[in-house]
Amino acid sequence: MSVRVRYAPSPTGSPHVGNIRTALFNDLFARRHGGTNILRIEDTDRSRSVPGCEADIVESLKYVGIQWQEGYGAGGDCGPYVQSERSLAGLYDPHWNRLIESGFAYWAFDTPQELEEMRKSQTDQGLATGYFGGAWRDASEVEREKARAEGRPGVVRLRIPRDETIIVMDGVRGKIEYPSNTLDDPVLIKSDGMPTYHFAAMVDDHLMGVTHIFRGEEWLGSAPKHIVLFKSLGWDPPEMVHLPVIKGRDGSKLSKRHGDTAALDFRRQGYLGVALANFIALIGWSPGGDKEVMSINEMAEAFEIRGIQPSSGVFDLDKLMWMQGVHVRGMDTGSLLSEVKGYASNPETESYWAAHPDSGVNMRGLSYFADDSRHDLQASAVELVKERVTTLADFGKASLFVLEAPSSYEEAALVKWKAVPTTSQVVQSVAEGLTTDAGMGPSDFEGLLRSVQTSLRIEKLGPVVHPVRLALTGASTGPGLFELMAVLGSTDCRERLERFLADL
RNA sequence: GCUCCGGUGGUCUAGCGGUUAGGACGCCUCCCUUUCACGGAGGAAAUCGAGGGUUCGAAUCCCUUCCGGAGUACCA
Repeated sequence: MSVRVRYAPSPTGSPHVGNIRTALFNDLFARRHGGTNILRIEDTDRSRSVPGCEADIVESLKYVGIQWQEGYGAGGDCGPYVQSERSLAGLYDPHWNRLIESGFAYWAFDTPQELEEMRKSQTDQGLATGYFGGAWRDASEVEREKARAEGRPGVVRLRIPRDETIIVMDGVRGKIEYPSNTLDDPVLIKSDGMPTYHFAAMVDDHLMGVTHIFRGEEWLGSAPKHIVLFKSLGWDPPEMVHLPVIKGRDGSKLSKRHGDTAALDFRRQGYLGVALANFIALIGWSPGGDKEVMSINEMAEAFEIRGIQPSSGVFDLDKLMWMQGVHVRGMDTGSLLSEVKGYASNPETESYWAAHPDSGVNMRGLSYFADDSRHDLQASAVELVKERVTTLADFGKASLFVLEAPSSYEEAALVKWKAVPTTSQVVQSVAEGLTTDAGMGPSDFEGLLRSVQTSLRIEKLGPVVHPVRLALTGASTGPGLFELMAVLGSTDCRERLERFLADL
């Protein structure tokens, strides 16, 4: 039987990295086994659904490079792939009806107040809270009929068997046993007629031929109920694999209150999708060897359930940044440039940084990459600075000098080189040596600077390189000076040097 | 409270009865060098949560305990 997995988010907001990691593992597993990854939308809670956020889900998946061959946005034979539509189409009805007929489920007519009181009294007595029978598990048909006649809204609950041990075989943790008496009767169909997650997801998994369920650990506790449900329906449950939680620095489950945790937040900040994917995959999964930097395909090749960790992990931004840098350096200039251009042209980029004024991100330098008319210069700039940036956003500040002459000079460096007697002579001589643009490569500029060094009898190259760099870029650090000059060209260099001289 | 899961350097992890407990990030030192990076070479950093067993031998198996986390809805 071929592998079929699914990523089944509920559209309650932009997916955060924990959800995306789940989606990624599904994709990786499907690729590894030549199977199918299905995207299914679980919108059975109308009140919590955020309209339009399916778009964010799709965007997030595409951003990190996750593929799905079937489901929302991709079609397939098991549609529709949106649960509210499935519910409307009556796809769940025969199954819960069958459960009621066979006695595995029952109608319950408790009011919210009654349930509230029940929980309160359970808490007061130090008991487990939940619906362990209530007034309706063993009610007679006459009583139910009466409630219905009174027009009381009802729900369908699953009848969890008593005095049994429910066994969940988890792909990561192995065999987990639950005394069935600790499990309460979950609602399958809500009073508004919609199925709950418990019911819809499991029915759909069966109907869609899902073979493996990869989901967050927060589902582990309800897994035994899902097992009971499958058994009650006479179906074989898929393999279950519960993924460890990703925590924030404070040790609690990662959420909005930890700041930027949505996958798309990282895109806005200029992280490469692959880098994010690579990084989050390594929280909770280990490929075994000591190779860490991988593409999606390399990860898929190495992906094994046995490599999944049972313990939770902390999201370490430092390591993400390192990994991002490695991926940036590993890209060829052409691909990198198109990433930078895409990033610079995305309207979200500007609005994101406008909301973070202290970030140091240089939007003007970035917007230069959105301009399609200067491709060669852009490519040179990317080539020049890619060794020393981490995020795509860094390209703005790092390559600003390629676009325009410096408007100011780094204060400390300016003071330092002003005080050195040879500085003005050096800058003067270099400027005078810049006579032609024709055929000037990095080594020609190096030759020029070295000849200035010898003719002025300066011991080291530093006192000539640094003032020139300061004049050209306004900064004391940056790309190799000779390469930089070659990109700028003699004319531009001379103008900047002369201007520096005038300011000196 | 109840149920379940987890616990190897600060962080991510390798390890499945015998290793000087390995790697990566971060940190420090040095080298390279026109700066900053990159790259390279080293270093500090884990008595494997703790306590008991089992065993010639335990991070690895068993028990207890502590701590952490998740769930505990007509939310997913």
